[in-house]
Amino acid sequence: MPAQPNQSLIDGLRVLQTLVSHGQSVGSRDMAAILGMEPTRANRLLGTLAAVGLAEQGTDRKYRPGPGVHVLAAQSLQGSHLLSCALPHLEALREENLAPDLVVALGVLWQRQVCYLFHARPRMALSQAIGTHELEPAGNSSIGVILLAQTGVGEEVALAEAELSGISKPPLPSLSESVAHARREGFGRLDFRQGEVSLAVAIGEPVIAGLAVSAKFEAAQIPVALARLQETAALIAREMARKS
Amino acid sequence: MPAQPNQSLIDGLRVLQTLVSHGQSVGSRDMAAILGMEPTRANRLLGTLAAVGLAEQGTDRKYRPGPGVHVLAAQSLQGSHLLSCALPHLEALREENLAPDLVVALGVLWQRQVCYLFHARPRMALSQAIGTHELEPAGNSSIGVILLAQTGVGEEVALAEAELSGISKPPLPSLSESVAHARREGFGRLDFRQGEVSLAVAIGEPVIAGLAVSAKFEAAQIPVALARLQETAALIAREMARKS
DNA sequence: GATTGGAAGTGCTTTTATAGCAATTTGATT
DNA sequence: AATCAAATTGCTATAAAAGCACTTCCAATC
Repeated sequence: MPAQPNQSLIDGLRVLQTLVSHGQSVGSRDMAAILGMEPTRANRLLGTLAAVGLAEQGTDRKYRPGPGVHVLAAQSLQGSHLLSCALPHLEALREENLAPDLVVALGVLWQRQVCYLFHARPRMALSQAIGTHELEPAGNSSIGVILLAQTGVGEEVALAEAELSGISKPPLPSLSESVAHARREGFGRLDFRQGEVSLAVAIGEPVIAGLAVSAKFEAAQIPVALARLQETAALIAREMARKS
Repeated sequence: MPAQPNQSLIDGLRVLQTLVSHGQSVGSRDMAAILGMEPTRANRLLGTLAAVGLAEQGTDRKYRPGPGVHVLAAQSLQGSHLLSCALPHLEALREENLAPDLVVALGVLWQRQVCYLFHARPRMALSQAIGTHELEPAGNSSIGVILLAQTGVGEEVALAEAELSGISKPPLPSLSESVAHARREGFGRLDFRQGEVSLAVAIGEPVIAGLAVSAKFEAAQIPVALARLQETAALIAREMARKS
């Protein structure tokens, strides 16, 4: 933490990240409530984002991402390198016969939610798998589990679990159990109701993202899939390191 | 412009956008010089970005994008929708036989530079075309030309032209001529030395991005390519509108 | 190893931008 | 037209930010 952090910038970035992740437009009072912020403050920060093009208002006066977000997307994609390093490997992973109806995903953790850069269902064209999947609570995603396991302190996991309890979803083991398992084993695993198993590994040291495959694996195929995941994660991490 | 814009947020965003677009790490004094900012200020804003994970320092103490940029990339990709709406259409465009050795590109304009979300050279895999192309001065790109034509006031064009004169590149017509032509005709066109022609149209109203194809076109094929570009831009714009 | 120089970072204090309260404006609903 | 709630603004006190001077750090040079 620097000697004099700039609080306006910190709070403004919180507003921006919430706005672009929200999935629907949001009023300034709602934004204030979401962030636990005094309403005038939220309104002023949103207005500032609008002034620079990162937000805009609809006829209902609610705020949504503005034209500057396309620029920010292009810039941060380039600054990040993650998607460009990972994509060829994700493609290769999909082309293997790890399991029928394989899902492949690449995601990052933000406030106990998984934000997917890539999420490809079976037979989905690559061009439809990029930046199209909605946010997921960390506890509903093996990527969330492995990322919480590697980055989350106890409070963060408890918070994620509390958030999960208000959401109607298929029953999963308790999040803290999943996280503990991931800490022991070094990978995330979630078993869904219809026999689907989702496996995730971390990318990078320190961890920057999670890579997952999901399918109805034969039991004997799970270690194979896991090994392949780990290999792919290592390739991506190496390529990322080379770009730095 | 709101009654009370937050100047710290505005300046912090400038620093962030410059950092993630820069392509190499940058010291705090250099950042100050680039942005015409007092050095302590730049240092403090960079330190703040580092505190929230959007920047990090290497052993040389220079700043580069930090792990939070992967999150920001994922979030802004989702908030933007542009790449996800455009990708299937870009893929379709590449699969047509508009010309041999066709380049297809999608870019946005930032400070008289084109930042590419997508830039595919001939025979390049889709997975290698996303977020991989470096920034280009607007005057070297037909996307830049059309975007300046539709958004740039006179000063902006003059600035872009001045910036271009310091860069060694193949000779092109003067930028203001290209921009004037684009304003008249409604599309951007640049003719390069080896007979390559680059054509670009704007996406959206108001314009949000530019779409270009580039090749050694037969003269008779140019209107065909242009019509196809315009169609594709309209499809993308319609899909973007549907998502709002 | 010691010295030098430049960059990053900090402490301090003044400055001013920001925050929050209260009032106004806006737009939808009845 | 009246009502209500959300967005926005004006005003002013204050706390955060800015900038100057100094300190720390690190790489290069001797």
